[in-house]
Amino acid sequence: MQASLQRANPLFLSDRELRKAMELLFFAYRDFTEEPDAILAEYGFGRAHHRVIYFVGANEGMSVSELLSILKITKQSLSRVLGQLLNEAFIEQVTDTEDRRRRLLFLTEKGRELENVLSERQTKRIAKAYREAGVEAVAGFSAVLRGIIGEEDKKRFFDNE
Amino acid sequence: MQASLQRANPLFLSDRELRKAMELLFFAYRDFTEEPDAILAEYGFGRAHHRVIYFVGANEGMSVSELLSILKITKQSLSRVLGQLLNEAFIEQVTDTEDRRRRLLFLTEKGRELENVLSERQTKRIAKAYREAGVEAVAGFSAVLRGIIGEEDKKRFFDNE
DNA sequence: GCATATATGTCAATAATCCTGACATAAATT
DNA sequence: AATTTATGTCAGGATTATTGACATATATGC
Repeated sequence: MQASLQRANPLFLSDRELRKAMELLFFAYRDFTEEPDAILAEYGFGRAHHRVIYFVGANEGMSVSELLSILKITKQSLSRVLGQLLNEAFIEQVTDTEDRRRRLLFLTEKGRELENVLSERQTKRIAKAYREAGVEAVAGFSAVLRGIIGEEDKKRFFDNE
Repeated sequence: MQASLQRANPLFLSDRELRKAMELLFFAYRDFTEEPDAILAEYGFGRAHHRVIYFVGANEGMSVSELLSILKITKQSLSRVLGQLLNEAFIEQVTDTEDRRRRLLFLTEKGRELENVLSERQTKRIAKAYREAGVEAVAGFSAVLRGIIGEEDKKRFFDNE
């Protein structure tokens, strides 16, 4: 497809263009997780630990089942990861006073510190990308990612915006 | 100083805004790989097989070592995955006539078909997101992802554009 | 109050995936 | 001829995920 036709019909998306987007996502996601992965390895943790720390930090007081439904993993898988984080005091559980079956999750001071270190690397990377791309690019970035996210996740996490 | 003000930066990007970007990337990448993962599972394949099929399809005739350096995994890891794809005739190897040590990789007809099915799901998802977000958003999306990608990968895969 | 459902946790077996390390072969390069 | 490069393989082990079964405490509906 020639450039002239692309200009004439900007919504025509070439296969090449779409595949380039796939590669961009692949490399961006890999490089985005590279630094935190290296830090986590020093603690004997993996990416799953990061996700738990991140989401608990972003939703203090969430329940175990809420966390499970965000992560979409089995409770047995979460058990190992969460168990380590509890044992090593990065996360603490508090029985919900309103429903004593539920265990609400919180970051400890130590957990918050690790969360800060990990997020700092990633937010710095994003901030750099935002600065380089310009403010107007940020809206496009967000809009396209939202379009890629499935309806279910979008409703649950990004609807109130 | 409050946490939200700690990470000062020239564009006044709030901590909340940057964290939202992290979540968007997480959910987008997960949902983006969900459909292909389900298809691959029917063949007894995983995401690693997808990556091999994708990159060989996008770079027909590439060598094993080139593939290894793109994927950043060990040759032992690739061996299992590539061995399966060779055994089941999704990929074929041809000895390079110019350097008979090298084995050039190609998709077979069968491999190309699978590649098409997998990519179709993902390109449809991206095309939908592009259409919804509008042309100007696509440029922003690409620009920010490029900024997130590390220098090394950017030079190797996106420099000539 | 009793039966049922929910939230959480745990034990066991299994499978997938990736890793390190060692070694082997063929072919190219110096 | 010696060395390096490209590829492949075997062996062992670590990690992470899965399914399935079961246990406990608590809440809820009737």
